[in-house]
Amino acid sequence: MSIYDTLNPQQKEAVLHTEGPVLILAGAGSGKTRVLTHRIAYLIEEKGVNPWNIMAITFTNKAAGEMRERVDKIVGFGSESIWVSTFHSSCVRILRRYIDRLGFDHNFTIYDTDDQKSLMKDICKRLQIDTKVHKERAILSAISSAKDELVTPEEYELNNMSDFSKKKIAQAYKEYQKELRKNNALDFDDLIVKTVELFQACPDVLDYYQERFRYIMVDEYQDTNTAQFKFVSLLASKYKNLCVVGDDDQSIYKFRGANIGNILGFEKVFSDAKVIKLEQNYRSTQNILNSANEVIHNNIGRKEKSLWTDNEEGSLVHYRQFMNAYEEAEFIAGDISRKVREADCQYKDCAILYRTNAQSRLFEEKFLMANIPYKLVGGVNFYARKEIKDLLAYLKTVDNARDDLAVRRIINVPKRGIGATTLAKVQDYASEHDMSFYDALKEAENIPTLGRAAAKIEPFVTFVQSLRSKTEYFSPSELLNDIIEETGYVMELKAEGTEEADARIENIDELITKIVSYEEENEDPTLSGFLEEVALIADIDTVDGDGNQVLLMTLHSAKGLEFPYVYLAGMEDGIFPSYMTITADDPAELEEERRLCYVGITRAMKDLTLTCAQQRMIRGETQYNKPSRFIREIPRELVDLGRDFKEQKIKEIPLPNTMKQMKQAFKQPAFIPKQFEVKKSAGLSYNVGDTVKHIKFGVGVVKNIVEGGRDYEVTVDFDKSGTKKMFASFAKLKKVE
DNA sequence: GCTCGTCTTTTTTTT
DNA sequence: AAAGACGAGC
Repeated sequence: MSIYDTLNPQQKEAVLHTEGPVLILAGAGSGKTRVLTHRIAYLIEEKGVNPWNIMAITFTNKAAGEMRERVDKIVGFGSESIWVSTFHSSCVRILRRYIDRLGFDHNFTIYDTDDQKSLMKDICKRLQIDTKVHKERAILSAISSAKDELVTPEEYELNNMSDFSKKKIAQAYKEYQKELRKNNALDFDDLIVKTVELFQACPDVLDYYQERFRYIMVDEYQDTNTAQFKFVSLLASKYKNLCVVGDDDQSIYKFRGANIGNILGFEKVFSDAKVIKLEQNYRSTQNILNSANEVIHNNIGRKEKSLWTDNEEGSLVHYRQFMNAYEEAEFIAGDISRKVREADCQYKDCAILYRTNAQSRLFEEKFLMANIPYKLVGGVNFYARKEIKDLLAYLKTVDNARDDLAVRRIINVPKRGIGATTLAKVQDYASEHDMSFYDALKEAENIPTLGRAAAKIEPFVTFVQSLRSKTEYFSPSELLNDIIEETGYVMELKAEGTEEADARIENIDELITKIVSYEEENEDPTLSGFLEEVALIADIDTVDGDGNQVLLMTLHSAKGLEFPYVYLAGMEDGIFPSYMTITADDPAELEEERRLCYVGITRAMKDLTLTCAQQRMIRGETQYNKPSRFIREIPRELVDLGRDFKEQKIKEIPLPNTMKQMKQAFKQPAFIPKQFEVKKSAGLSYNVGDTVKHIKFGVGVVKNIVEGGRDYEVTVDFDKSGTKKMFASFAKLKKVE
C-alpha cells in the first residue's frame, strides 16, 4: 500500500494527473494542501521529476511555510530545491537577479503603503493636484488597480483621455513610476508587474525560468489577479504543466484585483484542461457544512458544486444576540473560559473572526480582564510602527543610497534641527543637478541657500557614511545595535518613561530578535535580504500553533485556517455585510460578502457560534443594526437560538436620537416564523400603495410588486426620481408611516 | 524650527 | 474613539 491509497478517488486523480493543465476545484476543507503535497511527492518519486523543476506558489508566507514543511516530510531528500513561495517573494527573487535588464539596481527597495502615500503626497504637491479632490489613497488605489490589470501609465492615459479627473490620475501615475525608478524602488504591485515586463522584454530570461519550472502549482487560485495570471501563464506556456487549485466560493479579494474570471475561465484559456472537483469535506460537522452550503447557495455567479461530509452531525450552530458589543465580547470571553474549563478544549482551539480590525479592541479588553491568553492578528502591522519604520529607514539608507524616502524620514530623527525649509532647499539642489537627495546632502556646503543649516547636515552625513563603511565587517544586527546606540533612540524613549514609550522599546527589542534570528536562519545573511523579508511579511505569517492562545483576526486573515471552535462576531447588517456593500448598486459586492461569510463558517470544525449586538459604537457614533441577513440564510432547524431567546428583554432604552433605526434593530428577528418559507427572503414589510423610502431616491409610492424566483421586483414611483423598478433585497425600501 | 492644541477624517477587507 | 493634519505661538 502506497501513500497515495489514503486519498479519495478525486484526490487521487488530481495527484496522478501530472501532465498538462489541471484545474482542481477544491471546496473548503476538502484536503487540497494534502493533494498538492502528495502531487509533488508523486512527481518526484514516481515520475522521476527533478525537484529543481517544481514550483509551488501560495499567497501568504504562512501557507508557503506550511506547505514547505509538509513537502519536506513527505518527500525527504531533494525537497529543499523545490521552489515553495509566494507570488511576491518569487518575483523578488527573480528580480534581484535580473532587474538590471529593466534599468534598476539589484538592491532595489520595496515600498510599503506608507512609503507610497508619502511619495504620492509629494507628487500631488508638485503636480498641483488638490488632495481634497483627489485623495492620495484614491489615486494610489487607482494606480494599484491599473497595475493589477497590467495597464501601464501610458495605456492608462490613452484609455482615459476624455475623463478629466482620470487624466490627472494618469499624470500622477506616470510621475509616481518615474519617482520609484529614481529611488530605485518598487511597490508591491510592481514586484509582479516588473517580473512580467522582464519576461516579455527578455526571452532568454523567460526561457531560463520556463526550463527551470516545468511543473507549476498555484494554491488559492481564485485570488489571483490579471498580473499574477500572466506571470504564471508565461512561465507555464512552454511545458503547460500548470496545476491550479482554488474555490470560486472562497474568492474574497476582488477589491485587491483578484479576477474571478481566472478560475471561471480557466478551461477556456487552457482548452485541454482537466477539471477535477473535490467535494468531500473532511473538516466540519454536517450542521456546520450544511449551514455554509445554504448561505452560499444564495449566490448566483458561481460554479455549482455540493460539498458533503461523512463527519457526524455535530451540535447546532449557536446564535446569540446581545444588547451591545460589550455584552457580546463578555459572552464570548465567558463562553471560551467555560469551554476550556469544562470541555475538552484549549485556548488555541478557539478563534474569533470579525469583519473589521476595529472590532478586536473590545475582545482584547475582555480577554485581559478574564485572563484569557490571546493573539491578535492584523491591525497595525508590526513593521508599520513608527519606531520600527524609523530604524528600518536607517538600514534602508545604508543599503540603498538612492532611497530618498528613507533618508528624508530619518534625517531629523533624532532631532538635528533640520526642518522643512532646509529639506526643500536640498531637494531643489538635488533636482537641479539631477542627483539623489542623499548625494545632495553630501554636498551640503556647496548649496549656497542653506547657510548655517549646512553645518547641521554634516554630522548626519558623516554618521551614515561611517555606517556604510561598517557593512563590510558588521552583521545587520550589529549595524542595528550601532544605530540604536549612536542615535540614542532607545535612550530617549527610556527618558520619556510613559507606557507608550515602554511599548515602543519592547517593539524595538522584538526587531532585534527578528534580525538575529534572520541571521541564524540564513547561510548568507545580508542587509538587503533582511529588509526584503521584512517588506514581504504579513501579519498572519507570524502565527504559529505553538502558543496556547485564542486567535483574534479578520475573516480575510482566517482564510486557509481551521479551528475546532469558531466565533463569528458582529453578525449585523451594516457591519457584515458592510454598509458599503448593502448600499452599493452592484449586487456582486454583496455576493463577495456572502463568500466571506462562507469562508468564515467553513473555518469551524466542530462548533460555530454567531453573535451580534443591537447597539454598537462605530467611529464614535452609536449604531443600531439588524442581525445580519446571512444569519437568516441559515435554515432555522440548524440553529440553536439560546434558551432565553423568547424572553429577550428590552432593557432601558437609550436616548432616542435615531429612534427609527433603533426600533428596527430591536424588533428584527433573525429568523422569520415557520409559516414563511425560509428560502423566499423575508417577505416584504410594505404593500402596493404604501409610501416607502429609498436610501438614494428618497420617498415614493409602491406601484407594483412582482414575485420573482428568489426575490421580489418592486416598482416604485419616487417623488423626485420618477418610477424605478428594483429588487426588494437590494433596494432596502423602508415603509414610511 | 519646534510644540502644542484644535480640527478633520476614517475604504472593511491586504500581499 | 482615535489618529493624523494643520496652524498658532514660542
